[in-house]
Amino acid sequence: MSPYQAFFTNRPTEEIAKDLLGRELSYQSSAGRVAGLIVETEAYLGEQDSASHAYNGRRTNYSEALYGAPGTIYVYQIRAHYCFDAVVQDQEEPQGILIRALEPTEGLELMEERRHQVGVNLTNGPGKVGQALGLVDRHLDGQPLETAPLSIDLTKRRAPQSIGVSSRVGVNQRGSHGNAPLRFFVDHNPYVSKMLKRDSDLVNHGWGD
DNA sequence: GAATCGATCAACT
DNA sequence: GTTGATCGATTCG
Repeated sequence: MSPYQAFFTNRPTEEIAKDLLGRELSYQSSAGRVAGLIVETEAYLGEQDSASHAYNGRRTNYSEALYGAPGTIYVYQIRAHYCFDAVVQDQEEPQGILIRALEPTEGLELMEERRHQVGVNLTNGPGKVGQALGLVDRHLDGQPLETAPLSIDLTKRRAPQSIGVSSRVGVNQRGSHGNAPLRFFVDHNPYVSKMLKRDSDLVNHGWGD
């Protein structure tokens, strides 16, 4: 296994989810390159997790990528939007980390064009991120982040001043893990979904440097 | 037909 | 600025 893949296994999924905050995610499409710092993630713990697509060992052709090697991309559609997970843990262990929000660093114009929005509304939610990146189908599903046009730069990281934790957004509260604290975000960063204006740090965006 | 890891717009403070 | 109802694509049972 490459060092790149090793990042996505050998430690708890929650820890990987926190380590992804501040990493730059980029997507090279035919229309151009867009990129942003990851500011919000959610951990999905697989077969025991009532909010996971693999709950109770559920395994279908649709979610097969979740069972793939660490660092695989899992693209899924919800209502009219595309979202994606970074698949973590070893092959056959269907855990994933949902990338929920980015702080744009490159390709602002392209994102604005795709979203018909400006500012934080470009990328402060998983479906919005998908649209800003230009995901319009599932063709990246099952590809490795290491070599796909959609990738995460693990060679550097901008450190959050502090990491916020909460329950996950939009999951069924009745499940056993409905309320589990598995959502992680850069505290006070304005691009985090549901971040209130009054809680936003408009100077440093919650970064430590 | 039920369920789903969401976004938008209208209505209100 | 914030809250709450409505729209809606696809897959699975």
